[in-house]
Amino acid sequence: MTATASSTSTTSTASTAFSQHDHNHCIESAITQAQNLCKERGVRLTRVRQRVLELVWQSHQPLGAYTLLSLLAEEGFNSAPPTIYRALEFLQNEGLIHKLASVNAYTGCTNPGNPHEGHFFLCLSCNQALELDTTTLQNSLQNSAENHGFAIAQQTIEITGYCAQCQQSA
Amino acid sequence: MTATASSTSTTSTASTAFSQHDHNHCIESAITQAQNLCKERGVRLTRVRQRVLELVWQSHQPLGAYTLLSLLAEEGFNSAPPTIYRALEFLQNEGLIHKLASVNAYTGCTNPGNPHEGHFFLCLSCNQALELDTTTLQNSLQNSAENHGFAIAQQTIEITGYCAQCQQSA
DNA sequence: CTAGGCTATGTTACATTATAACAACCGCTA
DNA sequence: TAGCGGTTGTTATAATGTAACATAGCCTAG
Repeated sequence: MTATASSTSTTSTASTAFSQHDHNHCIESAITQAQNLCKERGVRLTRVRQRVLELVWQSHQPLGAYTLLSLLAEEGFNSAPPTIYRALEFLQNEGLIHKLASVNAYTGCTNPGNPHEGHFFLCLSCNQALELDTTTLQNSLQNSAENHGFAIAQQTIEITGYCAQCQQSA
Repeated sequence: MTATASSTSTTSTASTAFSQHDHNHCIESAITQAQNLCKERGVRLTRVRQRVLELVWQSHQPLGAYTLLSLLAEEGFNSAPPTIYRALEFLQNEGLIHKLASVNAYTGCTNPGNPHEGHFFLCLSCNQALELDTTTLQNSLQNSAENHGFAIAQQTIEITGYCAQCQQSA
């Protein structure tokens, strides 16, 4: 499985999203933030939902629905597809995760609470996803939309290629 | 079926991609251009391949693989999935169509021969797709990529929302 | 002009991703 | 504590996409 990388070094730094940092901190803080947001909004971050969010965050790569489902199953959760799709739908609606349509996979949102669209760089070599916060990109998109009288609802921006690390290795 | 819109008015103008124009001209010119490109490149635009390209162009909305497949079947072509997926793969490789990953559908490329990535506005109301040629967007993406040492391979940019026409109707 | 190699297509089977529909359960509040 | 709304369980199936191998068609070298 691809979701176990962080469990091999539970305290120290781990490689993720194209740079070094303590990923456990990321996970914890993502969960805390999610709990707070859900409380504020009066929606329930149930066991399954929270566990899916954790699994998504633990992985250094976006995970597919069925991968997540089998991880859940290993832990004794229900293993029928609706289980995972419902959880993913909830998390997407609350802006806690993003779906990467070009690879049918899901990844944690690095800035929930600040509703926004996901813009990603996906490395074809290590499969990691980097979520961008590109105001410039946003602006030029907005300009282009206005020129066409188009009212933007949702954005899917997924750029594949090779991250700096993988370019050096090769 | 969604692919018959243009056949109802075979000569005059038809509404498409957010504006009025003679769509039959688009189709013809797209096919001619495709034929020339394929000849230049020494690849074969076979009957199925060309027919799929025509069907994609005839539709005012991006079409799914199985929709295309059943249209082919009506015309006596083989109706097994590999038929359509092979044709779509070929057309994508030659840059003659784009896949819209966020909706699992395919649309004709408005500028083949000039290899580029598809940037789209997808209208949630009329389901039409407008392919953009946004140099600015391209540049800000490129800048952002360079800042991260990221080497871009492929881009998936699909913006959903509401086109000018549909906003007025509503 | 034909043998053989390459590309394209036919065919069967299956893998992967996602949803519909209804029943059972659970937690909160009136 | 009854009941209501939201959540989960369960079964079945839809929608999308591929693997693998057999057959057919096209082109060129000899």
